[in-house]
Amino acid sequence: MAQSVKGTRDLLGNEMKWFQRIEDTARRIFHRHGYEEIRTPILEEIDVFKRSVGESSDIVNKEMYDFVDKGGRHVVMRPENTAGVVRAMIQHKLLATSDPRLLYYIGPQFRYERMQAGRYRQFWQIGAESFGVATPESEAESLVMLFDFLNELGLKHLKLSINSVGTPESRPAFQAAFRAFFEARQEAFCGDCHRRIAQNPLRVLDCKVPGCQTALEGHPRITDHLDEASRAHHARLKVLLEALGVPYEENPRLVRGLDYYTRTAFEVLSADLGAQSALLGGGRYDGLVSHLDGPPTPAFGWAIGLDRLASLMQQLHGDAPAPRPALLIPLGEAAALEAMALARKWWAEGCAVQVDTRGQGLKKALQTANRLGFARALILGDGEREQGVVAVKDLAAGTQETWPLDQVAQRLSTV
RNA sequence: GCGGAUGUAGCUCAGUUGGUUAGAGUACUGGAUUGUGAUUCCAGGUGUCGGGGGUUCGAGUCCCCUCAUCCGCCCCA
Repeated sequence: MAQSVKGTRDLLGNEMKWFQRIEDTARRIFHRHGYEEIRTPILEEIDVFKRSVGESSDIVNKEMYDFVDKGGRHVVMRPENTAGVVRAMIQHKLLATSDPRLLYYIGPQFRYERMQAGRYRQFWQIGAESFGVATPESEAESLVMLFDFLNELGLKHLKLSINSVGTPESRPAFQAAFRAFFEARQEAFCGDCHRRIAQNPLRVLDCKVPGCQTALEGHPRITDHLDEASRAHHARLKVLLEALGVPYEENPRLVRGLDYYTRTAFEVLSADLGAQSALLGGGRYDGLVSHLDGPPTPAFGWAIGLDRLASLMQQLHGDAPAPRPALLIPLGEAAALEAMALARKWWAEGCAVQVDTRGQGLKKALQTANRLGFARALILGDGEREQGVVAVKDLAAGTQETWPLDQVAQRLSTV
């Protein structure tokens, strides 16, 4: 039997309904904040990611879903969407002015990685990017929209965790201080951390080994080695978040993996997720656009995994609401034709109603209606047709009443 | 890329140191009820026991390979 490709899956039933609910909510909230949707190709030239993510990263080395196409082009199925959005902005010269650009995307992403629960080779992300504004105010705006979105989905127990990772100019001073701290107690750190201290020192800060976290007690803080502008930026963001009622906490060990990140980095944690509590992450990436040969442009953004979010919704709220208002059941050929005509009229009036086209008799039709979760069955037989009415059975209560045909549309939509 | 575990009906799961012709609940189909469902009663498909190979008189069971899923590590834009 044919099977979906490893790491990919079909979205159907209840999970698909949650995806729809989440996407609809995102679009509604984002639009009222002035964000516009952008869709970029799934395929990008490999350089887009090599130059944005960095050659040394594991993403480039082993996690990219890449191949050579029939024209000999080395292409990648995008592992994330930010680089593609930035590429598009540059290509279409949309960053040529200093005007702000607010964009969001919803789409599939690909990573060629080992399967685990909630981690797929094709997964879905929703993200928002803000280009052209370097202020803490723009970050607060983006974060407020994010929390509006999450709150609208009914997610509680959320915690915003923030830090500043400084700038390329201020980072060396911190790294020197941190290396000295590390070397003074290097025997306490794990093997991975010894590798990290050479390759990507900041990564030592979020090592998951308990011994390393203990050894990090009293470590130098990035926020103590910031340049004056970054320090003011960070302080201002905290003032804004407090004034706007966005609960946050400072996490001096929160870092980002890539060099182009600057200043603000954040994650949102959910107490409902257990140990793997990170729901999403983001931050400021003032260096990325120029990295990709665009005009120097400040940017801030975040992305959230739709698969994990849908799973969280299922866990918190159970099955997605799936209204099946009414099934129209005609009895006999003449009634079947009339039912189709009636349904067309009701559809035109905005009613949600389905027609049973199987012609298998009332008993089976009611069984089907009950199994599929319809609220009502509308029975149209010879007796009803003669009187110009329909028998309406409430499948939950078991009660039945008679509605005149010309009142059906109104009564269906009002109840 | 590294380490560990699990694959039996559509779904949730039993199955004895290898032994007759493979099970339960639920779901499904037909009938008691040809215009009244979800509750009852009866009758029944419930399956190449992931796939391939090997050992054996005999493999759901033991061995090897492979595929899929799950857990941990690495990593996480």
